[in-house]
Amino acid sequence: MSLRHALLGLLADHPASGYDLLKRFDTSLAFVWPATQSQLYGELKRLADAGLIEAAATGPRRRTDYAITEAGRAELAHWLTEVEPEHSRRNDALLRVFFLWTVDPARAVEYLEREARLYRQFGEALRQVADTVAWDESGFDRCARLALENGLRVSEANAAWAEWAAGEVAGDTDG
Amino acid sequence: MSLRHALLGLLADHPASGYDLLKRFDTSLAFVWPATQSQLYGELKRLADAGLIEAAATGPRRRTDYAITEAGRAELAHWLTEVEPEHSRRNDALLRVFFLWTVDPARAVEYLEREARLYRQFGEALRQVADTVAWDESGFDRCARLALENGLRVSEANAAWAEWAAGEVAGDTDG
DNA sequence: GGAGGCATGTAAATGGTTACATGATTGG
DNA sequence: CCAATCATGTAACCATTTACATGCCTCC
Repeated sequence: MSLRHALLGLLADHPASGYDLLKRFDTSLAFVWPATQSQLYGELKRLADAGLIEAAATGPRRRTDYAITEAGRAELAHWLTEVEPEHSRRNDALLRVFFLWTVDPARAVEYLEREARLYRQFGEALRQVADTVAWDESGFDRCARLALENGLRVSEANAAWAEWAAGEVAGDTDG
Repeated sequence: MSLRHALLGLLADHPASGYDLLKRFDTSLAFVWPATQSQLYGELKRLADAGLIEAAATGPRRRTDYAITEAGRAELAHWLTEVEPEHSRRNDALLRVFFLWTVDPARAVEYLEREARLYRQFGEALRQVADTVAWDESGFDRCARLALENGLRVSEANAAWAEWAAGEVAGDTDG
């Protein structure tokens, strides 16, 4: 249940409403942990019930700002340092690679070249973010930059792999 | 619903029972698309109902071998070449990085160094597989090797990143 | 006063995990 | 004959997605 802890992590910085948090899921966290509005509001209720956050202020339009509690900070720290992360593996694009032999090689090459392009584009998009966001020296921003660097390196590795793989498959046919 | 297509892909090679398929999910496909037994048997029924596979033979202990149908092959090809893969992003380990600033730097470095170790170990495990499996020149095995190469490169990139990130965080403290 | 954005909520469906259950067959 | 493995099934639960719904406030 990482959504829980993602919310705690965001609230550890400063109080925020569901609406605020949603925007952060749509920007910084979008690439590592997407969340929808319905899920988010529900989870906030549950976190409040569990005493990990509390309603700290209310504003116009039923706006409710939540703040993390001490129990919440403890839970966050526990999750960060003592809960083994799931190095989960589900990878739709890579799953397809196992079955590329069922289509003819030209199509397989097309698939891999397209993947390469997508990874390059993704890397480009991340570089844009890196260059345009006004990063400050807050803990959050510095950590976000570490995560972004991971995205750059991993998409580069994937792009290079896809180009290599396309060459492998192409080499078999015309070689 | 990639499980569906993963099953079709495996059956495209040759007929197999749910039990056989489960073993393949626990070995070759384990790292890209895990599946549980209950899920698998249910999906096979649904695939049969949809006419994409059919019960081809029965054996002892209610064993049922399924074979892919022409409709199934068409669906597989459609999925492979025309359905945009989900370049999904959920990454529990990387999500934590966003929140590392909430724990003290020594703990953050520990976390990153541990990640680096895990990625290296994972790469090692893959290398073992690469070296010990008796790969044949079948389409499936050749494609599986492409996928494995992806795993090697991506885990290497992740390991190198984690080491770099640990250095970044450590540098801030004692620098 | 109306449009657009703020702000939250609920319901249904899907996909996946965990746990429990059962019974057949084979090999030692 | 017993243990291990083969082989399938079902029920409950959890996380996530999609769609629908509502109402408030601000700015023009």
